[in-house]
Amino acid sequence: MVSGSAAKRGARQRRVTINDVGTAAGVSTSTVSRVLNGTARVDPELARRVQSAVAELGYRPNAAAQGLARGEAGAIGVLVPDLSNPYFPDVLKSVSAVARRHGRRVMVMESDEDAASEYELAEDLMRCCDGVLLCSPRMDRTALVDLALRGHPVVLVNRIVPGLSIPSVSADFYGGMTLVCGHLTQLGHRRVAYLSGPEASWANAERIRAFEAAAAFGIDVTVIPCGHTARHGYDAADAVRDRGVSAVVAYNDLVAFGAMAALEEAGLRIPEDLSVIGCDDISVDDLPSSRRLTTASMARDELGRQAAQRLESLMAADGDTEPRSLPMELRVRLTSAPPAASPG
Amino acid sequence: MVSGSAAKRGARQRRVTINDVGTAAGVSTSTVSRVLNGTARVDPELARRVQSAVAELGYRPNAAAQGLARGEAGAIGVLVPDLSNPYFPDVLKSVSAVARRHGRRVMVMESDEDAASEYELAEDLMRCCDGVLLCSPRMDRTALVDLALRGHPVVLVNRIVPGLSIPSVSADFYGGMTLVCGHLTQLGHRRVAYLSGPEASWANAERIRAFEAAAAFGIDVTVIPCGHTARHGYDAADAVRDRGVSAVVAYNDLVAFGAMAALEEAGLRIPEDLSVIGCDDISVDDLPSSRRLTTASMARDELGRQAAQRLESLMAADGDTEPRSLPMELRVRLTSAPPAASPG
DNA sequence: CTGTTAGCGCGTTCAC
DNA sequence: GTGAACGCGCTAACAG
Repeated sequence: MVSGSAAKRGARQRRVTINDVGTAAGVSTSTVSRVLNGTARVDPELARRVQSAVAELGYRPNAAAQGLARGEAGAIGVLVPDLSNPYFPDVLKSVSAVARRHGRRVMVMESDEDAASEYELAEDLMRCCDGVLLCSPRMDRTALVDLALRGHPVVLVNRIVPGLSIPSVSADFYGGMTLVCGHLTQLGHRRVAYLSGPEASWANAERIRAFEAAAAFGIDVTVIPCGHTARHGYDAADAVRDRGVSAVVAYNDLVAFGAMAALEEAGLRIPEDLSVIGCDDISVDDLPSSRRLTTASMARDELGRQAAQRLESLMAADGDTEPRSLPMELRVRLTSAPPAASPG
Repeated sequence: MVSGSAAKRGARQRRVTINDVGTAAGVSTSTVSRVLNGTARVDPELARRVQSAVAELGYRPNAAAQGLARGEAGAIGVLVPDLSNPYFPDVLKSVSAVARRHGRRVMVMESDEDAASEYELAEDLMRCCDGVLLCSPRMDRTALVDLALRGHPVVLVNRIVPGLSIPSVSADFYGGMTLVCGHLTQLGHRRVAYLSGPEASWANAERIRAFEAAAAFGIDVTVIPCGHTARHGYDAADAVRDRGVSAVVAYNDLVAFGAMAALEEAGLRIPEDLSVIGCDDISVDDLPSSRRLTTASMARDELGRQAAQRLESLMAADGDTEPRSLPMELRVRLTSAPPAASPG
C-alpha cells in the first residue's frame, strides 16, 4: 500500500555511494565528503546542492568504508557476563551516554558467564571497535594479559589483575563486604553463611577476602557454593538452614531474593529468624520489594561513566593505568536485625 | 611485571596487516587470505608457514576492511527499548545463538523507550550491520516505513504495522490478554483495572484491544496510565484502589510486582482482596517471587529464534514478509482468585 | 594451486 | 575553495 519514493531502488540494487551524490550534485566526491564532515569551508551554493542530492538519493555513508579510511571504527565494545542482571544494563546506560558524547556507538555483547566464549567475543570486539570495556571478566589472568597486550585500548570493570598494569575501574567490594561484616557484628551475629558467586568472579573473591579479614573480629563466615541468579539462591537455601547460622550474606541481590523466597516458603521469618544481606543494590527502580533488602550499594552509573571516560582517554592519548576503586555504602533496610535468642 | 613477547610492538605502532603476514611467510596476500578463509585449497606447506606467521605476528584481520571487501559487515543489529527488562536479554540469547551459527556477531543497542533516539540508533545500526532486528519499536508508523524502505533487511519483533508488508514476528498479546480476561470472568470478576504501558507500545495497544473485545462478555476494564517499570507500577497502585475494582491487570510482570508491593504495603491481601495479573512471565529463572504471579506467558527464546532466522533468510534470499504471530499461554498461579464478597 | 591486478567506499593529501 | 589522485586492508577475479 504505502510506497515511498525510495521504493524506486528495489531491494536488490547497488547501494548509493558518495560518488552518486557527487555526480548528482555536479561536484567531486571530496566536496561531498567535506560538506558531510564539515572538514573544510565549502561554497554555500555547492553545499546546498550536496545536501539536497543526499536527501534525494537517500545516501548514507558506508560505515566500513569510513572506518577503513579514517582508521577507526567509531564504536566501542562492551562485554558483560550476564545481561539478565539489572546491574549491567545500569552500567551500560552511562557508558552509552559517554560514548555518544564522543561520537561513538556502543556494541554490547554477552558471554553468558563462560570464560572461553568471553575470550573469543572480546577478540571479536577488539577487531571491530576502537576500544573495549570488559565488565567483570571471568577469563583467567593469562587470557586477560594476552588480550591486554594486543596494544588495543582495553579497560576492565570490576576486576583488578594484581601485578599487572591494565587500566580498570572497580567497585570496592572488599570495603563493601567489610561494612556488611561490621554491621552484622554490631547486631550480634557470629555465625554467618555466604552464598558464593561464580568461581571465576573477582568480585566474589574480594568478598571472601573481606570475610577472612573479618574473622579477626570474631565473625565466622561459612562459604556455600551457590551462583549468580535468583534461582541459584533459591536452590541454595536448604544448605543455609543446615549451617545453624543467624545471618546470610548473598553474592548479589538476585541471589538474596531467591534465597529469601525459599527461606520464607520454609517458614522462616526475615529478619526475625534469619538476617539476609545482599550486594549491588539493584533494587532502586527495578524491584520495589528490594527496598526491603539490606545490601551493599554502589553508584553503577558512576562506575560506567568513569570506565567509559577512562577508555576514551586511553584511545586519545595514553592515560594512566592505575586501577581505580569506587567506594561502596551500606544500605541498612529491613532484612537485617539482631539474631534470635536461640539461633539455629 | 608480566610482559609477553607481543609487548615488542608497543601501543603506538601500526597494526600488522595481511601484507606483513604474506611477507613473513614468503607468500602473496591472496594466499594468506585463502588460508585464513578456507576459500580454496592451498599447499599444506605454505599453509603451515602462513599459520605460524599469523601466530608469530599476532595478526588479526581488520573487520572494516573485510566488511568493505566482502560487501557485508558480518553482524546483525538488535535494538531494544529497555535492557533492564529481563524480557529482552532472554530474547537476545536466542538471537545471538542463531546469529553465531551463521557466523555473524550481534550488536545490541538500547533506545531507552525514546522514539526519536530509537530512529537514529536504528539508522546507525543499518549503516554498520547486514540486518537489523527492531524489538518493540516505539517510533511511529511513518518512521518505521521510512526505515523499512531503505532496502536494508529489517525484521520487527512485537510490532505489526497494518497495511504494510514488513516482516515481523510477534507474540499474540491480543490472544494472551483475551485468555486473561476469560480467566478473570470465570473467577467472577467484573470490574478490572489495567495498568497501561508506554503509549507508543504496540503490545500495549493490543492488550487494550483485547479488553475492548472482552467487554462483550461483561467485563469492564478501566485503563490507568502507568508505565513499564516496577517503579511505575508501585506509583500507580494508589490510582487502582480508587477505582473499586476487584482485579488488576498490569502491562507486564515488572509493573505487576511494583503494584503488588505497594498494594500489600497498603494492607491489601493478594489475591484475597485483589487479584493481580501480569504479562510476559519473566519470572521463571529471575525472580522466584514471580512464581506466585498469574501471568500471560510466551516462549521468548522462540520469539528470538524465529526473528533471527527470519532476518537471516531475508539477508540471503528475500523471504516472505507475512507477519508471524506466536501464541501466548495463561499461567494461573497464586495472585488470582475469586473476588471478595464485597469488592472495593 | 599460486601470484598479480583490480576494486570495495570513503577520507585526505596534494596541486590547481 | 575545489578536484584529481592515492591509500586504508582485504577479497575476488583474472591469468599463469
